[in-house]
Amino acid sequence: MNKFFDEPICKDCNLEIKTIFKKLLPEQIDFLTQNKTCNIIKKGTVLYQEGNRISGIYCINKGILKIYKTGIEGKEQIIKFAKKGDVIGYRSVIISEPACTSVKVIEDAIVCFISSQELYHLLKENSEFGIEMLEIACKELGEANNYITDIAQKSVKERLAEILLHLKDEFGVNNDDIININLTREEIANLIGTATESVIRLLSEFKAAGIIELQGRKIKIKDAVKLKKMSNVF
Amino acid sequence: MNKFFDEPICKDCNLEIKTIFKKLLPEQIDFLTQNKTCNIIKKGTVLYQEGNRISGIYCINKGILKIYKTGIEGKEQIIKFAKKGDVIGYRSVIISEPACTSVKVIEDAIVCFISSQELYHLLKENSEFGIEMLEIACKELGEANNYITDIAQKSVKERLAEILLHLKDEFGVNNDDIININLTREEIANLIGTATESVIRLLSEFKAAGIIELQGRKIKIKDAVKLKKMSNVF
DNA sequence: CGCACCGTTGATTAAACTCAACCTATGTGG
DNA sequence: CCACATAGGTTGAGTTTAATCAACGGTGCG
Repeated sequence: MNKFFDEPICKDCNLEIKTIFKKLLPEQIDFLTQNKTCNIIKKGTVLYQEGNRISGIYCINKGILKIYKTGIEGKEQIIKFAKKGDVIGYRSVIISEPACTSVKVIEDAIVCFISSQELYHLLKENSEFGIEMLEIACKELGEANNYITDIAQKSVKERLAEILLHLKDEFGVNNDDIININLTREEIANLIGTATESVIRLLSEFKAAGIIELQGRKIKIKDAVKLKKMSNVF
Repeated sequence: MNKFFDEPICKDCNLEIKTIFKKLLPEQIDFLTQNKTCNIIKKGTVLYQEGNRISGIYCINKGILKIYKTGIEGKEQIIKFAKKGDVIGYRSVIISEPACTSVKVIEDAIVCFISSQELYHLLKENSEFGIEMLEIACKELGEANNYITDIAQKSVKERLAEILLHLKDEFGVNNDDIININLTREEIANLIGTATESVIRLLSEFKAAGIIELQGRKIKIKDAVKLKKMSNVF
């Protein structure tokens, strides 16, 4: 197949960032490189949707994707984001169920695909790789449990404060100290489980209090200490 | 050590119910039986608490345990229950972190303990077992994602309706059609993330509408169809 | 008996959602 | 190039939901 870009090589990816493949043997890494497929995916594209059968897992080499569920009356609930080094879709593949989430690219991405067969081949051949995947799943599970407690018990204001810190942590900041992710107000609302208007009002409130700075979708955290206090995390 | 009860044998447990150990070889099952320890644990006992380092996983042979996190001002958020055949604590062991939840016995239990060393021994030796554990983790992850969407988007009434159906499903009913789990109103509230009073009011409302019957903590579902409609699940 | 825990009910309050209007930027087709 | 459509953002007003506070009854137990 003729590709118009340099396909990432699993070995490089593995060296550069710590991927789930770090316990694979050199020949297994080669097997992976030869058997994966890889695509550039434009912002706005839906990779797969809730209910789809997916036939393999996706490994993110570049870009940002949002993983969400569609709830009551189409309202989306963002579960998490995926970025360089993350693997998505494994849940559905492992338990042979249709996807329970949808995935949309929100920043131009390069995504590699590894089919179920190849995944199982590696899982059976290399138990360390299985343990590695188990670690990923367990980590995600811990995050999900925290999320449940937060949504159930915290106020919208506390959740917003927490998510801002969390986004800064996960995506870092650019030279101007602006958080490296571009979300609409609605997406922030769908992340913390509230209405768009509530997010807007609270962001203005934070801005008025000198805790953050806003320029359109750009968010800069000026007083992380105060934000942390507001978020009620210890 | 002198035991005052018949310790469960892993082989029997494995035959009787489908445990995560079903892919183990006979000699691995024997290894397990010889190396596990087993205890009767009385209702009310705390098995471990959030923040504790735990040195292995627990396999439930009998009884019911509640797994919960302690949130704002000590308010507990119940994450899930564990019963016969369930395994708990693996998350912390796999990622070598302190427990992120506490576990309390709410119905007299028999619990087997398998140390981290033994667990890793089996995981490394038998990749199928690792896949099995991965399946458990992925299943739990899917449930957690659903939970997040529910708590974030549904009303308290919808969540209560849903949880009643879910409890019936998970624990079944006795001869009198009463759900086989004994929860305080507060525990139901901590499960769906609301106040105790709200649960009480809504349960009375459901009762008045002829959807359920109540006798103390005993709950009988009379109209599952209506309840399902109310819960907004499709 | 008196304490502790649970369950219940009523009244009040507060948080957050909904609805509606309007503004801005951006892009598109005539 | 302008008119218009669209999507996102903002603000205000009103309403709803559910939390909080308070009082009280029942039950079991030391």
